[in-house]
Amino acid sequence: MFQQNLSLTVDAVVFGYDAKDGLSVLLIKRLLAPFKGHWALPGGFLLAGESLEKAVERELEEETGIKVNYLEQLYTFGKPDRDPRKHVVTVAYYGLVRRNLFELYAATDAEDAQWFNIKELPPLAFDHNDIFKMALERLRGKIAYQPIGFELLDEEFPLPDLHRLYETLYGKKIDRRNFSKKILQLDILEDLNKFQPHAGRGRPSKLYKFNRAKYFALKAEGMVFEV
Amino acid sequence: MFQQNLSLTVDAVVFGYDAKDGLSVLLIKRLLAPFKGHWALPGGFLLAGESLEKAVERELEEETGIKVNYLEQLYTFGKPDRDPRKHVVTVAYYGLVRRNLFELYAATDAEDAQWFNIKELPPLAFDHNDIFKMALERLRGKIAYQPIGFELLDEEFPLPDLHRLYETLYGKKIDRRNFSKKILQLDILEDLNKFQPHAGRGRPSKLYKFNRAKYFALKAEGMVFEV
DNA sequence: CCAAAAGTGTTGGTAGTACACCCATGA
DNA sequence: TCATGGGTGTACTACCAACACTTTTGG
Repeated sequence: MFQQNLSLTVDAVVFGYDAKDGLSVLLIKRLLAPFKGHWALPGGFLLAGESLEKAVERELEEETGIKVNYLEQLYTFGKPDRDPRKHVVTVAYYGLVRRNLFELYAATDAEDAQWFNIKELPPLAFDHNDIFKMALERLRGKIAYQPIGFELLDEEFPLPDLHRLYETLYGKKIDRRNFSKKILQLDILEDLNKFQPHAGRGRPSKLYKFNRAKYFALKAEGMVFEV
Repeated sequence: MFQQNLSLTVDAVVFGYDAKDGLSVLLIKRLLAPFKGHWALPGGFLLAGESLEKAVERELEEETGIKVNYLEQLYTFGKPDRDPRKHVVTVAYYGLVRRNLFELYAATDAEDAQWFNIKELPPLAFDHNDIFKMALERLRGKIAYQPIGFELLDEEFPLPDLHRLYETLYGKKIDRRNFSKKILQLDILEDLNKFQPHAGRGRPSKLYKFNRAKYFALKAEGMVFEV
């Protein structure tokens, strides 16, 4: 039924964050050729009648056991030679996940599944290094004007964690006090009147929660999220 | 070969601008089913071994005779039911063109090709209205921090034209004087020391040209384009 | 000579940046 | 009791928004 001799896949760049380890990406070790034994982004063929998002979620579930809590289309890569076998077009997504919610496991096409710090990525299969780079760029840009950073943190998080996340992504120091002020005056965080337990030295930090409903209400009134 | 019972197409939302008519989109009237006789975005099937951009440019050339001077991937639409026949995934692009450079003609799958003002679009085939909406959104957003507006104007243009373009896209009045200041102090426009001939009433406006090389040089030094 | 459109300059408010002090905990 | 990290407040500055006057053309 197909006049075209080409295939369509989906791939996902899944980011996870940890206050200590920083920003990481989820990779799988390929069980099949081509690039057997190489690290790659999780992904696979789109099934007929299946939506793109469904395909991404299915492949992630199958290969790594992870469910992302934010997923957004990144870009479609279609260079004819990006797969050595034939012309394979891939629709890439990037996702955000709370790392500590899941225990990774490897299955189906994956021999292994692991988190890699974004500073220490191995060489990836196909053009996956390019895809990763673009995803990081997109995340870096998007986090400045969309409240998606919260999707990487625990439901209840201390401000310093958010601060560190932004410093990591922007790759530069941000004044702690100005950052606080900016975020808090947006009035989209709920003060939980609780404290981070036993976080090591220093004064314990207060815990906050992102108030999604309030964010959308304020946004509708013209409030602009900008960090 | 192909285990998947689905197809891959490309579609293009091509914008044109005219100081009098405002912002327009290029549409074709479909010669074939489905949606025969309906207006639609130009586009068609990707050929195996062909890059996505090439496919867009080929289809545009074939169906309308136009060559865009800016082309950027927009989004990939893959809902299984977006085409009544079968599952067709389409990679949508949006393009910018200097309208007066081309004489439209219709060919191959198109019975007709015409510019439509964005305020007066007919109902479109498939999910093309959604695609158009997203393209307009993207253009509106992108023009604020990327110097792509110039791609819609003549090579040599007066500032008021650029001003009107921004007003059209943002859908609101922008102070003429502040706009001038902002653009000129970026120092990326070359003053041609020429004037717009016989433009009707009033003082003739000076002509400028976008200095692409200077833009990239300044950008490398940290200059930020923002309108 | 009047109206319309374009060029240029000044001011005040505000938001962002730089910066300092105090507080609560673990060792 | 000291070091470490977290909470909060103030002053300066630079940029943006609001606004007025002059210049050049066509009718």
